[in-house]
Amino acid sequence: MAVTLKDIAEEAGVSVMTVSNVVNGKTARVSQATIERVRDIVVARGYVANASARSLAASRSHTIGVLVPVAEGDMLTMSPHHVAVIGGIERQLRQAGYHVLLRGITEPAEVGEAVQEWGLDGAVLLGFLDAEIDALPAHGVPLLAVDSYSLNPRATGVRSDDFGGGLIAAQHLLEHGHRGLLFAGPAFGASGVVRRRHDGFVAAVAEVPDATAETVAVNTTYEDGLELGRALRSRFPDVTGVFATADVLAVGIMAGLRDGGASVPEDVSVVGFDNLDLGLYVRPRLTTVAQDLGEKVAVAARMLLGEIDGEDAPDEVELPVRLEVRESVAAAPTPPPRG
Amino acid sequence: MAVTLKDIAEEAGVSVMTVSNVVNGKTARVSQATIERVRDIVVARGYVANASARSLAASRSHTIGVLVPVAEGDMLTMSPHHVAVIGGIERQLRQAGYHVLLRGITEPAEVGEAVQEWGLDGAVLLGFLDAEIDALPAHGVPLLAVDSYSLNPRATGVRSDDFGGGLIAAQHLLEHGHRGLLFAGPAFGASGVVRRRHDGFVAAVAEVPDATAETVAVNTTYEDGLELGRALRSRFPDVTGVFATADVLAVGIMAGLRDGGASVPEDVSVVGFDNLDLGLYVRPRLTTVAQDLGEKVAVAARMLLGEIDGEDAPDEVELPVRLEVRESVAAAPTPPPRG
DNA sequence: CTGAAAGCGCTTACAG
DNA sequence: CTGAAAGCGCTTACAG
Repeated sequence: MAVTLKDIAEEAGVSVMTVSNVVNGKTARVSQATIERVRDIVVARGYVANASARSLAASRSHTIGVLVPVAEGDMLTMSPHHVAVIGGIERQLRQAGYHVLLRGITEPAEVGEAVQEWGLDGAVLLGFLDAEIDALPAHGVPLLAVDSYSLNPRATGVRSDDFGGGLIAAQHLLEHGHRGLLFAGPAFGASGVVRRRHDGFVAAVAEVPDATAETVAVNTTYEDGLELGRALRSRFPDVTGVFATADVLAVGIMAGLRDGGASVPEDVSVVGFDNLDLGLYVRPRLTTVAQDLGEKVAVAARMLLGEIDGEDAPDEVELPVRLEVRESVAAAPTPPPRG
Repeated sequence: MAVTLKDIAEEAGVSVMTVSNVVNGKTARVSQATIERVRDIVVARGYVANASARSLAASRSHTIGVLVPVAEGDMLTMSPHHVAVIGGIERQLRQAGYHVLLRGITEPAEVGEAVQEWGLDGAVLLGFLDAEIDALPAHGVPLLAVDSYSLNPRATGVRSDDFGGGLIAAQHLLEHGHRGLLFAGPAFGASGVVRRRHDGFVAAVAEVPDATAETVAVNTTYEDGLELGRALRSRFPDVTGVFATADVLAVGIMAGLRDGGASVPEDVSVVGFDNLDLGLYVRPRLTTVAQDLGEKVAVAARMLLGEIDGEDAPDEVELPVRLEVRESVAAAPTPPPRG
């Protein structure tokens, strides 16, 4: 059996609650002598507070759920981006004395169940659709949605400036003389991350006479990129600049273009989004829109912890984005004489 | 306030413990009528059992710790391999009604603290050094170390056949006529994953007259690979076949070789280890030693759950490995006439 | 500065 | 088939 508060109390000759006070640093009203005696015994006996008992009594679990959608029976697949977010959150929370419960969510109702079951003090929602977050009922604890444009006031959000990301990607291409631009990303609706990137992309193109923006819906996988890249010049003969909403997709497109006989960036330039390490491993190195993940995570953790400590729910936070210029964009090729 | 067992009991007009029995499926000694009445109320009220209370009373948390070493103040960095393992474990445990506590471990003693604090039913150790696992004291719960060669009987292990991996990598190179072979991986001691791979590698080389194996210690990062690749032909003029103990490293070496004016695989062939997606994204596609991660995870989860349910600790399990042949190995170049 | 008591929401023998 | 009681290890007012 593990050593309990009671064991320490008996050995120290004080009450259980005095030990509790010492252990929890509520040292204001305890004599120095008692504090030291208790502390010594705690260390000597290797006392560790039982989290379940503590949660139950205090109705505060010091536990945050990191919730990730997952298909029933499927395994939690985390993108490099999710992994970085989880890693960063875990660190911040650990340092603040919190713990992380990692859980795959099969259907939205499980969010509430997880909160109730564990008495979570808060939860981070990673990779949920805006519509799912919109539909979330109140659960009585702070919810923080990463990369969501949901308007649900019960979940605060942290995200990057997706509009700006699309904008600078297009501007970079336009500055290099490209006029036939292509936006490649997953199908999108009236809102969401991809929609914002697209809006920014289109806004930049609209500023430049003669420039045109086409859009193609494609899953963000390497394979889909490969396929698109191979067919790109026949499907979009006027396109010389491509913006892909994810680095894996961009890398696939580059490989496909080369398979199809085009050079990157001489014939077609490509810009990605995410700034994964992967972009450094391929040739040409990928020019991509980078977000400051570390800062995003830090802000997210701070917001969540703040709300738990009773601060007002902050407004949505949108973090800046920048272009990581590498080698996959060059000047637009001189167009062959028409006609 | 969330609804409790007591609420349900009152509404159903039965005792708390009858509700508890129904909720927990200990339905043997409860009348069908009662079962149904209680169940309906449970559903209607949206009852969810409080995990803390349950753990405390039953001294069974249904929670497994996934413990990953991390430098103090640092963030949890998880390799693609770790991510896949965590994802797989989470799925298996979720389906078995267990939960996953993800926690960075700054020093070995924290393993025991985590177990005590949470009343963990077991823990998965991911990425620990053999020496750290060797030193782990008994914690009273099953511990499962992934990819460890520790002999500590308190932690059972699951790993891949690293010796075999090194062996088939070398054999593949030898079969293609390579005689000057290089093993590139992190520095290793008398045991551990890298040591085994090296032993297998050397064993294969020893079978072939004239074949020689050199070894170079290098961190398994892209950048270190790049550096090694660039200098490879001057540092190891006789080497035409390289085995890198990680795919990122192999990819870096390939890029470095090209930077240094060598073609892959025409001048130098390269074999990796891990079978990451990355190997498919580069050209030439990386030939690599592949482990069956899904199977490894499934076995790991099954072993841990079995032990928790009182089965004897199984012996260490070693999973087979195979070569994923792609494009980074070719026939050894004809050696230039020696002067 | 210190403690006795109640209670958090469950489960576990035990008794009927 | 059903329940009353004790207890898991803590914390929270409250009283002194």
